[in-house]
Amino acid sequence: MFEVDDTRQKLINYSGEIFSAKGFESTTVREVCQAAGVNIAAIHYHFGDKERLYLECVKHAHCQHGMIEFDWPNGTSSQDRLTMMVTHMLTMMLATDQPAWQIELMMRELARPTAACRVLVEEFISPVFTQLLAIVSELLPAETPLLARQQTAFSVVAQCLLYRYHRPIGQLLIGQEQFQRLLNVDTVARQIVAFSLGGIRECARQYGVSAAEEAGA
Amino acid sequence: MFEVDDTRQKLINYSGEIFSAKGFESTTVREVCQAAGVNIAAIHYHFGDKERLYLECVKHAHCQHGMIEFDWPNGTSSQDRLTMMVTHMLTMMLATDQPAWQIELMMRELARPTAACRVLVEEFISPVFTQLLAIVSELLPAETPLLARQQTAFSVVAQCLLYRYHRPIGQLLIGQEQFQRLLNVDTVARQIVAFSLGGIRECARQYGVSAAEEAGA
DNA sequence: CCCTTTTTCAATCAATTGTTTGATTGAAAC
DNA sequence: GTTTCAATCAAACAATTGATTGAAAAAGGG
Repeated sequence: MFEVDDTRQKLINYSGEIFSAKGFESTTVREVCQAAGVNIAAIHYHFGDKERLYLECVKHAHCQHGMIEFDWPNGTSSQDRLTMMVTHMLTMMLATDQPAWQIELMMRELARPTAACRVLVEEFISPVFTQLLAIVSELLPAETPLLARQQTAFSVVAQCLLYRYHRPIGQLLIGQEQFQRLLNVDTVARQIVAFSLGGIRECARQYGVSAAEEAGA
Repeated sequence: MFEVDDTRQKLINYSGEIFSAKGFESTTVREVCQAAGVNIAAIHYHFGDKERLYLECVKHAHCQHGMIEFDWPNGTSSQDRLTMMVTHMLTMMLATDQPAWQIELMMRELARPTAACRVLVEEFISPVFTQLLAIVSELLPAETPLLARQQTAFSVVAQCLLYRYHRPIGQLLIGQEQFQRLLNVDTVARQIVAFSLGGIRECARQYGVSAAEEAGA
C-alpha cells in the first residue's frame, strides 16, 4: 500500500471512498477536494471533469482487486473447488477492512450500471462466473441444458451476494447481534456450500446422473 | 386502479415512478411537476417538501403491495407451501407490468435504507420472512439452531432477489436473449424450488433427520 | 350575489452544483 | 539568470437545485 503523496492519487483514493459511500450523484467535488486537501480545480486539471474521475475510480477499483488465478492442486475434487470458490467470493463480500471502498464501488456499479459496468463485468465478474459455471457443470449431468446450468450457478452466487447487498435488511430481520455472527466467512461459507451441494444434487436428479456421481460409482 | 385526477395523487404517481427509476437525489422537483403537469409549488403545498413527498411514495408503495394472506388448504405439504412462497416472491421480483414503480422503489429502499426502511421491513418484509422461516423449519430437524434456520431461509430469498437486483449483470453474463428466458416466473420458480429443497435436505443432514422426513417414514 | 377557504400559478429566492478562469508558484532545462 | 512548463491556487462562472412568495383563480357555503 504505497502512500504516494500525489495529488492525482489522493483524489482517486478520497473520491473513491466518498463515491462508494454516497454514489456518484450525491458526491460533490468540493467535498472530495476538501477531504483530499487539494484545490477544486485539481479535478479539472488531472481528470477533466467529475465523471472521468469516477471512471478512473472504477478502473482503479477493479484493477486492484483483479481476478485471482486459481491454480488448483492436481486432482482437486469439484466439491473442494466449489468450497474455495464460495470462500473467495464471500471474502470479498464480507470484507470490512480498509480500504474497502473498491469493492463497494464495484457493487454499486453492478447494481446500477453506468458506462463503466461493461468492462467491469467482462474483466472481473465474467471470469469468476465462467469458472463457477465449469465447476457446477462437472457436478451436473452432461445432458443438462446450458440455461439450467447457468441458473444453478446463479443460485450459488446469489447466496453470496445477499450478505453484502441486503445487510441492512438482514440486521432488521434477525437482529443486529444475531446478524453479526454471520459476518464470519467460514461460518457462512460452510452453510452456503452445503446448501449449494444439496441444491446441485437435486437439480442433477432432474437431468440424470451427474458426471461426478458417475465417476464415483 | 382509480385514475383520480387529483393533484396530490398525480404527484405521488409520477414522482414515484421517477424516484424509483433515478433515486431520491437524482430526481428533481421540476422534472416531477412537469411530468405530472402541475405547478412546482404544488409539492410544497400538498406535502411540505421533496423528502416528505418521497416518504409518501414509499408508504403508498408498500400499502398497495401489502402482504397477502396465505390461507393454505388444510394439509398442504411443506414442499407445496415453499413452492407457493417462492412463486409469490418471484412474481413480485419479475413483475414488469405497470405500475411497477412501487416494487422498484421498495427495492431501492431496502438496498440503501433511509428513514422509511424500518417500517418497510416490519410491515412488508418481516411477515414474509417469518412465514418462510416457518416453512424451512418444518423441513429441518427440530434441533437445528435458530441461526442455521435463518441462514437457510436467507439462501432461499437470495435466489429470488438475484433476478431483480442483478438483472443487468445477468444480461451481460449470459447474453440478453438467453437472460430473457429467465423472466418467466414458472421457469425460474421450478429451478429455485428444486435447488432449495435439495439444499435444505443437505442442511438437515447436518443436524439429524428432518421433521418432515420423520413423519414420512 | 358575496364571502371564505382551498388550490393553483408565475416569478423569484438563496444556496449549491460542476466547471472555468487567469494569476501564481516552483523546479527543472537551457 | 532566464526561460519553460507543469501544477496549484483563490475567485468567479453559468446553471440548476429545493423552497418560497404573494397574487390570482377556483370551489364551496350562506
